[in-house]
Amino acid sequence: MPELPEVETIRRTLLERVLGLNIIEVKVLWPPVAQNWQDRIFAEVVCGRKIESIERRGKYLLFTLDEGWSLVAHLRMTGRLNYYSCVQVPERHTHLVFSLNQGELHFSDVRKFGRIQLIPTDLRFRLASLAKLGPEPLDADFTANTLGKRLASKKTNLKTALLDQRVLAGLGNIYVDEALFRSGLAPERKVCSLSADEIGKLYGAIREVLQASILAHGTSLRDYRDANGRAGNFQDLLQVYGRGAQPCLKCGRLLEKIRLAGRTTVFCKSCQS
DNA sequence: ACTAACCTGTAA
DNA sequence: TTACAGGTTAGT
Repeated sequence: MPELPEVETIRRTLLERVLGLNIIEVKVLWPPVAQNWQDRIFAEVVCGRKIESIERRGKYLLFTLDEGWSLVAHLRMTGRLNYYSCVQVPERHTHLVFSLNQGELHFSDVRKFGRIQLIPTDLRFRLASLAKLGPEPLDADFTANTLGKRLASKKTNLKTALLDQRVLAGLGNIYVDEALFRSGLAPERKVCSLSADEIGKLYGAIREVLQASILAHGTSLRDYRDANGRAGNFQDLLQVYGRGAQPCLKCGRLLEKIRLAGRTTVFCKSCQS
């Protein structure tokens, strides 16, 4: 479900609700969600901890707790983190309930792909999944030059390269297609064939589309909601994603829909090359 | 570099 | 009934 703008929106809405609160009880309703920990031990460690900060890295949410512990969450396709100010009966697909000293935080996930991992804070970035992530596209020190270097070693097409979290952290199927359309580059273009000027356009498009989506609180097509249960609005501003066979908003030609990197890919054959 | 696997729900 | 869905990974 969520890509960078959605995870960032969840982070921001969570901050307003749970920062500084204490976890007073943990219920693990579906044990595999806690990954490598026995659910009883997971609950034992997390119980009594205070939520000291919530950060984002790519599509991961990092909760720093006190006593040197952290929770690392990935929502995959349909995971949700929902805050309730009052005690709430868990809905159908809820796998984890954190009772706080003020309200409750529920983790639910229809498809059961999402995970919340408990790990000592100082070992966080040793997690293979976090260690291999590429740069944050919205960081101040991420430049077009950095993007160029990241892409330089790749022999694949643009779509495949941009979906690769080791190249750049946080893009998924929606924002790759949107950024490529906005930069006028075809998803099938070989990465090594890009000029410096094209890298610059791609860089600008990636940053712009991510910023715009965060401003709109993310894209809600089906499942995505922020921590308050509210949908985002960026679905109204998508230019290609989900618009296969519909007219291009720039030139009117019908958009192409192909399969690339195992994902549905939509683009305009006239506007993107 | 692709595909299957992990899951459930929804729409064609 | 089949295909497909904001993702990642382990296996060819």
